[in-house]
Amino acid sequence: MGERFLKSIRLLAECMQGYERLSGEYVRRSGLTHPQFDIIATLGNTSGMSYKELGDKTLITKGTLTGVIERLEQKGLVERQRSDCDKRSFFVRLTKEGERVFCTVFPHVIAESGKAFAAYSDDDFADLEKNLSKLKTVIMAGASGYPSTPDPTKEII
Amino acid sequence: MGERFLKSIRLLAECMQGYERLSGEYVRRSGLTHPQFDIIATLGNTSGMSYKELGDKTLITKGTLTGVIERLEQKGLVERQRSDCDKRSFFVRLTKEGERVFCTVFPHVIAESGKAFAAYSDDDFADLEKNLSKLKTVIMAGASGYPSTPDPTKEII
DNA sequence: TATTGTTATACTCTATAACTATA
DNA sequence: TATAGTTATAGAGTATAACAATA
Repeated sequence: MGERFLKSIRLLAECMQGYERLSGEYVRRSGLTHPQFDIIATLGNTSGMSYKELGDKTLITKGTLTGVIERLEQKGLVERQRSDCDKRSFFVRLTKEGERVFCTVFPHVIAESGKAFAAYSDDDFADLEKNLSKLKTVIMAGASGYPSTPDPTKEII
Repeated sequence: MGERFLKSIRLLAECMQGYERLSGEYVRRSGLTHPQFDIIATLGNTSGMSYKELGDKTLITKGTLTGVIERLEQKGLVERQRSDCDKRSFFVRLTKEGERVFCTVFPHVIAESGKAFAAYSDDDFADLEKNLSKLKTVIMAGASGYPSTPDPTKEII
């Protein structure tokens, strides 16, 4: 049990946990749950995507997704449209109101949580990015069988 | 919206998501939910701690914690004991069975997910740890003041 | 046959807040 | 007063699996 990577994973988890604490307050204040915010953030700055894609990008399974999207639809933040090419599939996208929420809430979350990084230099960022990219690579390789392609649509988070 | 730290946060989230995918299967297979596994992992290799400490280390709020611990107690994995010095407080620790689960399930999760790190050198780890430690520091500094009362003047939307 | 999304079940987690008992 | 943990409520997320429509 002296596996060295455990320390890194523990740090990783602590960082993520800390960040969620930092941003969680603002997410909740927007009236969205974490999964809902996740969907909004994933759909933001895209032209929309299918349930399948959404599920792949957020760890939310299809059964759950139906409910989450339903609630977002009731709030008028997303809309669904049958896909033309594949009639089994739906296309989900943000509504105008959804875009507004994305464009107002998201930067708020960002701005507040970004204050913590005031002391970070360009080099600090470069170093961190390099390390995290490498980490992501090995983790994604390990999690094979899952969509290993990076999602260029979700550049914002 | 060009905030540089977003890239790091996004990488952080992707790493964590990837790792959860990697380990999630083994966690579920052990019959534990994620929060439950979180508790077991937090209590592992310690002599126990209070609800307060557990809540601080896991993002689980006290109201929820009561239920999670209750279920773990029913499964015979943890036990509670009134603290002597502070009679409001409970001490939670793993039972023998809890230790067994920690020592069998945890390394299993570990072993499987650890394979991904086969290519990591000592220097790679050192570098990653250094960067994550720094990141943790600024994030935790930013998240200070928690749990605190939200400032109602800061309403979003 | 395989895949997309729905539905159903049963449970767990979550936020919130009022409550108790200690401190 | 303040803190540790409980209880209550209402809602949301989760795993799982059977199902329909489409591919």
